Amino acid sequence: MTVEKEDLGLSLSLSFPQNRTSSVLQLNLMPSSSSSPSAPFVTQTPSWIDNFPSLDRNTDACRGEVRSFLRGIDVNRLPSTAADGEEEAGVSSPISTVSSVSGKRSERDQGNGDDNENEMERSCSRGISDEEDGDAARKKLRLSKDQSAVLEESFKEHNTLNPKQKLALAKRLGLRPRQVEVWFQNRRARTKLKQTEVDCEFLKRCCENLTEENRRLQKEVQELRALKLSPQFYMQMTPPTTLTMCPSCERVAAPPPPSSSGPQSTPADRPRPHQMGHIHARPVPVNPVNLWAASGPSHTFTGRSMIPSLDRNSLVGPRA
DNA sequence: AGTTTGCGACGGGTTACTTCA
DNA sequence: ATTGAAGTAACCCGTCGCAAA
Repeated sequence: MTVEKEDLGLSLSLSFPQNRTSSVLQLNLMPSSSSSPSAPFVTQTPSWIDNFPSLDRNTDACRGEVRSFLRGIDVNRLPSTAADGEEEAGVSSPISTVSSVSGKRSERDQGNGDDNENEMERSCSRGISDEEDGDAARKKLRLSKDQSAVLEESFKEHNTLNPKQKLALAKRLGLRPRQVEVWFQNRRARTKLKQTEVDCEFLKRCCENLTEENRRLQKEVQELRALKLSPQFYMQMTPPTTLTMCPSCERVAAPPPPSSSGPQSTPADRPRPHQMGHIHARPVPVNPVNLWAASGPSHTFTGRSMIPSLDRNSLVGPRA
């Protein structure tokens, strides 16, 4: 059974878990003003894009697939032993973590088995400190699929690790703690990049919609101006100043009755339009923009707050 | 054979916290 | 008890370089 890399992670950026308290990772690449490096990164605040249900939301089916895949893995066993058999050519292992200094891995793995075993003893059984491998050239490895899957699974639970978790995971996977640490750092970076791409796409769509709306409104204004120049229409039009707003209660007030004397024509059981009392001396013209902003869309472009990714401090969540 | 892509690894910078004079 | 410098740890970011596609 193979685990596609899309299943393992980066598609997460498009998934929007409904249950925010679940243990499943919820991406938090965007805003979180509180950032403490020593606080465990346990809870995840959702991305602001979570508020846009119209965006495509993938299911978590891939996670289930990964979990079912993981059930078949004994993660406590050191990978890449002879029993593992390197079932897939080119898939590396903790052995190759050390042995992949140079040359092609497949050739090395098939080449000198004794050397590999020695390397494994040196690297896995006692571990390799960062100082020990510092003198060698930069080592390149590919984590095995099993290792990647376990790391992904762990990342879904918490995208940062405390030292204890890091050590446990490293021991479980036969990796150095530094490798686990680097993997998580890179994984966070990749997730953030993916989320940024999603956010950019969303903002692009917002921009397109607003441009279209602006175009439509401009056209409407032009039409209204043309109509206003028509005398017949103008005579029949109600002056816009009759639409007023009560400045205290901010309700739209009805125009004054044509005659101040005589009983109100509005029946008592019918809701009357709000009329300004005598206290309100001056009607306030209704500004449709203000009305829109006050009661309108739940997400308005208010600069920084609308584009949290531009705020560097808000990019990082609580740190471990 | 050359190019592109994915990703593990690293160095440098930042921030928060601790220790100590 | 307070304070500021030094040390440390954890993280992010940009980048490198290898291996696979």
